[in-house]
Amino acid sequence: MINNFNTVGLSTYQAIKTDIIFGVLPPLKKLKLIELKDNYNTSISMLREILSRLSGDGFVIAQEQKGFIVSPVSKTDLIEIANLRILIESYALKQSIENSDIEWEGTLIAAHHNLNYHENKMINNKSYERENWKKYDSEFHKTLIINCNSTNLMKLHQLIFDKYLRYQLLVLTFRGEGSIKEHKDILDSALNKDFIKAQKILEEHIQNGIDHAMKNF
Amino acid sequence: MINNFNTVGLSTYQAIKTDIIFGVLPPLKKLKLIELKDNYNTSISMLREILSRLSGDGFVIAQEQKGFIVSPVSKTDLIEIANLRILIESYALKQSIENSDIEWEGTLIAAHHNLNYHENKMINNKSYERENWKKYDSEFHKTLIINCNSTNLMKLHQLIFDKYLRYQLLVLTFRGEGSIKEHKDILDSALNKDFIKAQKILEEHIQNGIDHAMKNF
DNA sequence: ATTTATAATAATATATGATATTATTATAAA
DNA sequence: TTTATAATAATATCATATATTATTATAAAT
Repeated sequence: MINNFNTVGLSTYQAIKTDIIFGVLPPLKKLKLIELKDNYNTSISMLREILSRLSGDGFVIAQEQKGFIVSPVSKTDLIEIANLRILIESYALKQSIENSDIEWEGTLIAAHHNLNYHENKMINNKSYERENWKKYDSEFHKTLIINCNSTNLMKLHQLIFDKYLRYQLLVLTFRGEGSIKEHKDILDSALNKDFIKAQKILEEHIQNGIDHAMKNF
Repeated sequence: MINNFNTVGLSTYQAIKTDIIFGVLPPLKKLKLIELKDNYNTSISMLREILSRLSGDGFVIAQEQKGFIVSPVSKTDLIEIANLRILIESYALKQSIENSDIEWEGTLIAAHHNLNYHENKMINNKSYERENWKKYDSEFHKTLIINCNSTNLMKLHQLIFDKYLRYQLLVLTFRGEGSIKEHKDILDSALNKDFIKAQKILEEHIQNGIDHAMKNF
């Protein structure tokens, strides 16, 4: 994959954030500046900028005089995050559907088509790379709400979604048929402009995700 | 006021953030590293850390190769922020009231008592420092929801609330009696564990705030 | 041997200087 | 007045330096 980020800062920020989300840098891992400097080929000052920013986002904790660690995980935190995801995504979904137009419908159908393809691959081939699935799942959920037309709402959602994603990847075993059907039902409800139903299924979808994750925690 | 922040980084972060919120550093203001270095008595590397973090929070924008500026304001943005505040604060308020206990009630009554004192001062003395009023308004709204017992929810609320606050301070002329009554009504509904009513008044309270701000924008 | 005190080491927080690159401004030519 | 060019300033990044604080290793004492 080609990297879109022109500045060293941005690309390394993305790299570290992704490594946290994917568990390459596991929860509570001490982030020693010197080690990171070697691993990510950058300077200490650059790293401090990046880690400061990540601590603002909540992926890293800055401990007074003791440096940075990767944020811990806990069941309580997972539940909080999931509930926030429900709150925010469900709200955005309603707005998005209310602003429904042909173009958005097209994009949504396309996003679902891609996701569906990868979900089926996951079912048939357990070792299929989860990175792909993750990417298309994120993309579908993002497309669902993008029509809400609120930059602030999208940013907030992205923040929470990424946190949720880390939990999914930490304990991930693909849920399979259930998840596939839910995605399809959300798509259909959205196309029918039935936001009540879409919201209801989305909520169940996320709730099922937590229950599933909870078992493997 | 004594400063609670031991590290240079934290205290300067707070100082700059406050200056943005209070309009000392106005929207779109170019944040030249060298100027800031002198004004805040710190180093460029420190400042970059701080500005990076603030850009994560959305108070500052990092423009590729052109440095940092204070985030702009707009009516659209204000409306988005206000709607998010309603969504988040109203949700948190419900949880908080549901977890109601004697101790929280006490804290809440105290917070309202302080706020009320300063609101009355504002009414009688137009030149009364808005910093005080702001502080107790923030504190009351925070206390209302703190019993929700979700760290993530509180953090999200803080983020949105601070952004909302900047708008209030930019265009502020105190709303007066209306706001005072709304605060009292929210307090009473909360003490009666009537979260439906509390949510309704809170929503109106914020909506009135926007309408008021909108006129002076 | 297990705790406690002390010294040695490593890491952090912060500041400063240096370089290459890119923006901005001032100046001159058309 | 526009356009081209040169001069200046600012940024992004890295490297170094220092004081302070943590951590670990070592020695002394119970």
